[in-house]
Amino acid sequence: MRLATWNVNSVRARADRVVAFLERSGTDVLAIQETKCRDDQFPYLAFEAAGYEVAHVGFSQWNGVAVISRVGIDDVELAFAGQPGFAKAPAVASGPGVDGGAGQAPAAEDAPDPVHEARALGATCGGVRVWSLYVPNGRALDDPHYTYKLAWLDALRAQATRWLGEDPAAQVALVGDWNVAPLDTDVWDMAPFDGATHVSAPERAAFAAFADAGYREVSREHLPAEHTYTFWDYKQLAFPKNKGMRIDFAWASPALAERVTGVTIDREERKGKGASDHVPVILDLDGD
DNA sequence: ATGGTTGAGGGTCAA
Repeated sequence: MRLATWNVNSVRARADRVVAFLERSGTDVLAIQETKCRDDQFPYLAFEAAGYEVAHVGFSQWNGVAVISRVGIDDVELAFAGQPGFAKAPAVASGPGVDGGAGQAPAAEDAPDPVHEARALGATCGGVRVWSLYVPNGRALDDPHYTYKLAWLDALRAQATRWLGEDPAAQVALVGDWNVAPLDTDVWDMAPFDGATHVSAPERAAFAAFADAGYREVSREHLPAEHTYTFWDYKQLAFPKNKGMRIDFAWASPALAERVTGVTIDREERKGKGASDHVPVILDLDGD
């Protein structure tokens, strides 16, 4: 079986390209991120015509994740248990002569309700529990989205720990855009990332915690070469200059990791007109 | 060169 993950950066802008990838690569199950559409806008027909079923969750032009499968798609979950929503940091008292006021909790009635975002979808395909994951970007170290990102990763790790606890033999794939570059060699140059997200110690710790939970990041096991990227920004000729980042990964439960016979990063998908800024990461699994 | 690229929506915002 062939299982892949790809941040497609709008499934409507690239439906033909995604279908072509499925057919060319022989992918059975594809987890996509950043569909950038609501459910009612998803181009289901293009995938169904190619013989695939789709499970999608999307609420707006932001985020959106899906699993696309030709080996069945069951027990769909549109979020993981305990998945945090985004809430702005509590308002901080400020004004002339007021220095911060950090730590003062707002009145409870002033706290906004967290907004649930379409960033995780789970489905069982061909015996594998596949989670398509779009980890929050974080934006900046002092941004509320950064706190959200860390909380989101921690909550996912806690849930992933429970899944393995309930069934140590479970075949679980946690795949997607993690928005973390775990190693300095996962970016073209660390200098531009001084004080930036994606490379900070807390983000890297939150990512590495999945190993402590018993999972194996199988893409690096099979593709250990440094400066092997999965994303290149659209701006400033990043792809021709190979100024990329490795931020798309596949954490596999032990039983699934044992089945992985090879991993491919399809760099060709970054080429040509109409490319996403990410490329697919493809896992080959032995057996059905 | 004080910008550089996409996508969605029609507001700029997000990445």
